[in-house]
Amino acid sequence: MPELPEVETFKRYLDSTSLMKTIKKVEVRDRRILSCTITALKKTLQGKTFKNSIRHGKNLFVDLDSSYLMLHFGMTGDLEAFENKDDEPRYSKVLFEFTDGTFLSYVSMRMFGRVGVVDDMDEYLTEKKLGPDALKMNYTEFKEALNKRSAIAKSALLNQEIFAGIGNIYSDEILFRTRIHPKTKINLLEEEQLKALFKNIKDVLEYGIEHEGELSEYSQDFLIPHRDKEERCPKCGTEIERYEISGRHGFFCPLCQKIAK
DNA sequence: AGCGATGTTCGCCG
DNA sequence: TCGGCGAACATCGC
Repeated sequence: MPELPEVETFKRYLDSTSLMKTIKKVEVRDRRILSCTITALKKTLQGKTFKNSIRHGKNLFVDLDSSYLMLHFGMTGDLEAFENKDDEPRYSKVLFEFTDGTFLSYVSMRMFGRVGVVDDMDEYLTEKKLGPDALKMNYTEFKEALNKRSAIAKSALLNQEIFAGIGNIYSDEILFRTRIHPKTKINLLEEEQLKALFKNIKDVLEYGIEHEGELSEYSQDFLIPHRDKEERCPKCGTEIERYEISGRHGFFCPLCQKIAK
């Protein structure tokens, strides 16, 4: 379930369960999940300590002092800490064993996530062309990121090169809150709308983090609990519509969210 | 039994 | 160059 709020939740989970622990052994259950060689992963991690973790967008970096373990969770990634090796979860792809006898699994049902090592975090972000983190950016950076962009709002929010961390579900929520139609061209938004958009990006992502990405527990005032056919807009009661943009489907309220022209 | 899915990437085309 | 489209990737649950 990984958009920015979920990845931030994973970060906090990793921090509370595994920080300052030293890696005794790494076991790879399916090497297709790796973005580096199995040898490089083991060689880099063995004997290193999880000093700190840094989240940028949907990427989680674990500081090993001279390099980083990079975790991307794809569509189904998760982390699970446990104390007995017998408890290794289903779909565990990479198992980290610490010297204190505890474990951490990178879990993913599918093969869309990635685990690897990177020497230089900034270099990695540049290489992947990732924009500023959606939660950490300030208004100036937000405006700068959108500068000269003409994409429709939905695509812009999903584009990790503009800013990093927003995915399909939260982008719909942000647009709903800001009352922007997903197909509104981003460069047609007025200053007031941009300010509201910026604020709602923060508010929605922060709300998500506070609720640890538990979508089922979100307030009924949100669009998120109404992402379904025959659901009604929590603000005006109009039937929610389904739409599709480049193969991604989403939901919006046709009355609340009008196209700016 | 087929379809859809919280992500990323790439080639094609306007 | 930018941006939209659609497919590919992988695999399970509904």
